[in-house]
Amino acid sequence: MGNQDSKAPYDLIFNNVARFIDLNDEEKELFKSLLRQGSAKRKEFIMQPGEVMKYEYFVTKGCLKVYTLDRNGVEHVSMFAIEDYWTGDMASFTRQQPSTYFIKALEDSEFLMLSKQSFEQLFIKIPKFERFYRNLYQRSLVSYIERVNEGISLTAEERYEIFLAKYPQIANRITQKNLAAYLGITPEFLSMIRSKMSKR
Amino acid sequence: MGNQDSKAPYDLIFNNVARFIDLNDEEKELFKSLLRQGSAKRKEFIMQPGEVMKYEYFVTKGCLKVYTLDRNGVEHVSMFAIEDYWTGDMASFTRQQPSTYFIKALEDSEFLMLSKQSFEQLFIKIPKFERFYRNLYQRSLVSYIERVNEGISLTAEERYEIFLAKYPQIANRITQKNLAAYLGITPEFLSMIRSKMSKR
DNA sequence: GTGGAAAAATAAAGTAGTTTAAGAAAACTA
DNA sequence: TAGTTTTCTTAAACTACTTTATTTTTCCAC
Repeated sequence: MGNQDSKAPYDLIFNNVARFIDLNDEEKELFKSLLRQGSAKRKEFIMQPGEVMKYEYFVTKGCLKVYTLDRNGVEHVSMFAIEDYWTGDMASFTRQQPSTYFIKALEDSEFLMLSKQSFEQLFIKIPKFERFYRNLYQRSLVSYIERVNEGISLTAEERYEIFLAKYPQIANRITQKNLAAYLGITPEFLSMIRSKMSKR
Repeated sequence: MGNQDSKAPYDLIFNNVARFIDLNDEEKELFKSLLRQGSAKRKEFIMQPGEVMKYEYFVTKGCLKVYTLDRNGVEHVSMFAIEDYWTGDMASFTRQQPSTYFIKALEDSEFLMLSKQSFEQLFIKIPKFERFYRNLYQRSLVSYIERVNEGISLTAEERYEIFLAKYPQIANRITQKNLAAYLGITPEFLSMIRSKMSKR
């Protein structure tokens, strides 16, 4: 890839933003100036419980896992974020209070980071970003509402099939252990589901 | 209550909006003009699957239940909306596609309604409403993310206790059957949980 | 490319939550 | 205030999912 890399991440985020609002060149530059670039090696933590979420993350390469550990040390995955995904711990970021989440890179990853201060600056300097985030959150909300519904109404097998259909590009690059932690079941049971399904 | 009723609902929604943005009198009047008033008797449907969600609802009195029926005819509750809550089927409303949800009044209820067209007008005429909804959705998102996490990491008993602590004013006015449908368990099992808890 | 670690598969025993059924209590309707 | 319907409780049998343990497979760091 070489030195083209420095431009590519911004193109990705500009396109992401362009789904909901149009930016002129000047606005793009301003937006760009508020972003920081970051990276993390595979298995590296971007965030651990107790820390305050300093940034919103936009993934440009790799894959991040947002998760908690319960009191028995069992992992529960809130979301996976691959290229073109926004992520973070919104509760901690918004209120600037200690997080309860881990964020860890599952692959060598790169991302753009927007600090709380830059986030607020962005709304002041380019108010139409309110519209962008309004739309972004509206969409996320729809998918979380669906996920809650699936959780209270479907079996683990049905939820697994839905995940495969909805996020094939994520399913392909994560381990079954991580997928089980997202579905809310044990890896052993996911393994049973898969073997049962393959016998059909 | 008498004829004061006609003013009260707007005060409620103005205060709700004032959590995130300030409106002057002119803006309030404009906002008011885009709202419709509605009501429903106990047990009345506001929405049924197959219909397209025409409005976003802001409840000013009573209690609404947003739910689905699965293929076995079992109810699953997405949310309860009491006074000062916004509700609707956002997926259907946004995309103007048929809904899969029922919305039913659990009590005689009153609400303000914002049509899709008015919703869009609102953003054109009073752009800071983007900010209001950005914040509203941001908050909802935080609570749905929490709920997903509770669903995949906690037992039914723990989820029940959290609901009681978080929404005592809702727990008090709904039946256990409805609460069970929200928690994703059977009414029988909720009854067992309660009797077990009361023996401690 | 090899050794060590992590992930995945399989299976048996255990538990959280469901199903079915029937009676008791509460809550509407007339 | 009685009659009807709905909700709640209890309990026994059942199932989806967990736990624990062992073996096999995959992966990746050196």
